[in-house]
Amino acid sequence: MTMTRPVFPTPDHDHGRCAADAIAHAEQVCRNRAQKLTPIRRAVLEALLSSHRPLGAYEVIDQLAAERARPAPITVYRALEFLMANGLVHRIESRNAYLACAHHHDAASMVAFLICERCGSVGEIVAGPATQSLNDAARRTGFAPKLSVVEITGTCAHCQA
Amino acid sequence: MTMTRPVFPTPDHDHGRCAADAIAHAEQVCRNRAQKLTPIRRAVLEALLSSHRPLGAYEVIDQLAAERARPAPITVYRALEFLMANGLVHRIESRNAYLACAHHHDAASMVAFLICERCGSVGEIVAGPATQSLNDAARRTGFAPKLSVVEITGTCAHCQA
DNA sequence: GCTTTTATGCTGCAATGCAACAAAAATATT
DNA sequence: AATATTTTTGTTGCATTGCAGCATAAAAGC
Ligand SMILES: [Zn+2]
Ligand SMILES: [Zn+2]
Ligand SMILES: [Zn+2]
Ligand SMILES: [Zn+2]
Repeated sequence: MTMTRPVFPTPDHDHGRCAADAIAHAEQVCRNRAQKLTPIRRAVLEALLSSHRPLGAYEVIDQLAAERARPAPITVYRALEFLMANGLVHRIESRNAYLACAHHHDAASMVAFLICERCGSVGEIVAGPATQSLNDAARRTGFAPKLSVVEITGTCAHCQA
Repeated sequence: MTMTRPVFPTPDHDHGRCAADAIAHAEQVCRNRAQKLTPIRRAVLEALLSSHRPLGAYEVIDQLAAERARPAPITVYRALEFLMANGLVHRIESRNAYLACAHHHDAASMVAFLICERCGSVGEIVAGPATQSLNDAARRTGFAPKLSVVEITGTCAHCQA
């Protein structure tokens, strides 16, 4: 399921719906793949879904600490690893931070992230022709691309106004 | 000066020449911009130029320690910051590592990195149409791109053979 | 029930990166 | 030249990110 629509979250969207959808999708994915969305994993995902801003691992810990016993770092890292392996969370390399995926694309598809430096929100462009042509350019040099990190920092449409 | 030629370093190229060129270029750049290529800064650049593999900051420290008094981490980080500000070194975000630029492009130009997971070498595609179309795709969503991180992991032409 | 697998907890630590202040060196000014 | 100013380097210490190794608990398979 590769969606091509580029999405930057608008400030006025129904984020409750947005987050609920993502949780439902996560449950679906785990069912399908015979994986377990345990309480901790779900809590980490929910923490990340509280906004469209990427959170550092220790920010996630702080958020969880508000509602339950403060988890050890390794606990959160393990949950993040699980969520990433199942395509539910992305790592933003240029920020050492983690972002809940608001789309329903499979784990392997190529994604470009748009990071707004004013509001901190992150949008995704999934499997667009631009990301494709990038891979093609690499291939033309004889390089066999496998995994891409594409992170574009700038200002989102809303923050320019 | 934006070169379009995509380059992945071949295993048989004259790397001595390659590194000497880069040093000469660095001296030129610093002269032009009235910046000082001090001994430490030069030594850090030379360490990075010892290969086309990105080095972690602490790997740089280890290399320098072989020839002079072991520098403190902050010393190396400051030199790296200087070299990056002047477009002589790139940071590879997905590796927390630093790469000497083997091209002569200005600091602001858009670059895509090709990272071979077998030999560790990194090539650069400078200001190609693919990177351009990526920015365009972002702009089409109303996003104003400013700085891009494009890092493609895979296997280089030589390592496939 | 018992075994095997999977997930969590706990302790400790490695790797990356930088802040704050002091000393030294280079540049500019009188 | 002597002094003031700016730039660079040294030193100490610490914050942040991330994970290894082993023990315990829970779940799944037999
Ligand atoms: Zn939302
Ligand atoms: Zn996504
Ligand atoms: Zn070379
Ligand atoms: Zn470069």
